[in-house]
Amino acid sequence: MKDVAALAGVTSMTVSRALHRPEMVAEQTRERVLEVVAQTGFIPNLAAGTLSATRSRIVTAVVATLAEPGAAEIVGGLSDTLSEAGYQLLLNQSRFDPKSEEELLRAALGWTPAAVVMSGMTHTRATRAMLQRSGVPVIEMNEIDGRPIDMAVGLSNFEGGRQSALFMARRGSRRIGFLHGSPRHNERVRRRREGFLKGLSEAGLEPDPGLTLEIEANPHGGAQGLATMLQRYADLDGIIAATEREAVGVLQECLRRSLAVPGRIAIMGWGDSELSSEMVPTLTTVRTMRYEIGQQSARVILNRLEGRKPEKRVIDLGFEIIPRQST
Amino acid sequence: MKDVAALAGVTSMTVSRALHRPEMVAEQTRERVLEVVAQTGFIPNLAAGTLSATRSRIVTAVVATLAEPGAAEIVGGLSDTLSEAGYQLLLNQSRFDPKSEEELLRAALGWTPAAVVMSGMTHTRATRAMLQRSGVPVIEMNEIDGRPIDMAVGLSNFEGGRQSALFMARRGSRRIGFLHGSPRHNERVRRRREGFLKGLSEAGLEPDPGLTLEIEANPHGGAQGLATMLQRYADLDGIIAATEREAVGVLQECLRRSLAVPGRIAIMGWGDSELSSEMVPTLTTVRTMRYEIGQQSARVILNRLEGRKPEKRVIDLGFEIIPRQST
DNA sequence: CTAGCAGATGTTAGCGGTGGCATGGGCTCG
DNA sequence: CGAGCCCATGCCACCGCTAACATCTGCTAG
Repeated sequence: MKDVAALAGVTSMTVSRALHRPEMVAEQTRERVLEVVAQTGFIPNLAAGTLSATRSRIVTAVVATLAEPGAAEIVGGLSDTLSEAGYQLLLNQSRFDPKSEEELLRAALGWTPAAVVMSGMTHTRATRAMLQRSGVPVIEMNEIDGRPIDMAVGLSNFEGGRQSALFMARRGSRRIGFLHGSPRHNERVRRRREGFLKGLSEAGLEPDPGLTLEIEANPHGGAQGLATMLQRYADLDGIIAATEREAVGVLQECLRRSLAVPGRIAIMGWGDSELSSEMVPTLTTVRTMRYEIGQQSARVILNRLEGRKPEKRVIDLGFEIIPRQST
Repeated sequence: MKDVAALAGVTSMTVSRALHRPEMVAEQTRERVLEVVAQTGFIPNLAAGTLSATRSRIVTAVVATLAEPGAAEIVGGLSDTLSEAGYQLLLNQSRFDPKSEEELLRAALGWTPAAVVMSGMTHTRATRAMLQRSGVPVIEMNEIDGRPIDMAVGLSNFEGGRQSALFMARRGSRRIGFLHGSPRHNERVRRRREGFLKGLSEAGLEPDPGLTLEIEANPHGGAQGLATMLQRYADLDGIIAATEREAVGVLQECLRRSLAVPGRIAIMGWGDSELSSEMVPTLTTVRTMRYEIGQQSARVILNRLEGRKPEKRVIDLGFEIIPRQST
């Protein structure tokens, strides 16, 4: 910056102002400075700026894994909205390990981020303490049933599970299976499963825990899950799958076994993208607003940072059941 | 850090050393310092550290979009490997806009990152200049046919396109269509398309440009693409789709039209994940090593930063055609 | 007994910006 | 014509940490 200043015949303070407080600098001077900046390709050192400012324009996100369906979409929404506002996203994957989340967060906090975003509500005690002490705004995404550390943006997975069971019961299924990913360190899955069982009993069906099954999180897992469920319950006539891809797996297994969908078995998936609407038959899904969750989280952060009136602590973006041919 | 130092009865320099150069501090002192650090939850300010060090432990990545199939996987591999080594990933999405890539990069360079990672080789002149001037290691991922700014990790999309055409021709298709996403600002798509046409003529088939078609990048686009191609060429007997999801779309459209796969039409997709192997019929795909591309990029960076012997400038991770039922 | 040395810790300066106050020149107004 | 003021710019200190050099202590060896 000193070099730029020298070239423009001013001091570095004027350069700094020309860049960040243009209205404080005479137009002529500003133009001269900006020209030198453009010519030299000077890029201000943000680390140095942060040192004076206490908080950086970095937002830290920790998600379980980008490979998880939907995580990429959420992060996409987050990143798009943050970069528009001049913030940058520091991204980490905890791989569903709260201890690892804690470590990553500790490192990330060293950058004095403007905010911290996490998926889910399962954290170590130390993580909570650390965040509390640091005073950063914290957003937990995807789940709103628990008590947020600070703010939460997402949906009620319990309610989603419940409604999906009720939907299937209403459309006539009497023996409904629920396939889900690993509930370990993932309260979203647990809440969804609980909601599902609740829905069953509300619909007057037996909430047999055997109706829920943990599967591998991929299409093959869906196919296998269907096979297992059919062994357990010969009269199985409905399946709710954890994600769209797994629902596709279930559907393919039905094809292989020549089970009519939805005649013999109805299928419903979680998480809607363009795959469900293109399958033969088209798949009924529970649509969750992934990109919007990321986007909204970013907005909440920006509002908070710009000192606007405090948002609601918990923002429910809900879900929507989209009925298609498979039910 | 001063506070920690006071509590431990030393100066901040000793605290700094206890944290980063433990061997320089007497064991007793070190223990005392570390205990205070643990108790107070002190987290060193990385911005301040960077200011002394010239380069931060941040790696900046700019991808076109996380929504793109594969990008999430690549970034996942990158992030996992970097965090293991104590580096952090600053992520941006350019949305296929080189100008926007330039802006994002300019902002990111303000953090004096240890390295810059980008997908593709399409950049503005200013981007190249900026990177060159800053002297950061640069990795371009996904494509290795062009001239890299610095280093490249990926595969030859030209060769992939060529081999997929040859494969289809060898298995008996005579009129092969190629569905691809937007070639705008995406040289991967262009190279693949060129390779495809080259493959056709090598196989003695007419490399009619009408055999390639730009489609929307989703399953529905695949279905529509097939419809269009069948209108153009009644004798169409093979389709290569840009991604797995689009190949699934093509397959569903075949189901709807009762076109036997592979009897009437053979289908091949690009990018293998678990979906292809689960479809009925299972789909032949060109597998690219996405997670590995990210992982390897991270390794190349780490090697370079730790001053080990220079790697090859270009690392070809190749691709693999996985023959399944659909061809 | 003392020079010489090694290991542990302290001191100083500087990394590249920015806040807050000081300075200086030009203008307004009585 | 000079006091008073404002706008533009400069100066200085400091943000939190670390490289490089200085100092101090305790021991060894001659």
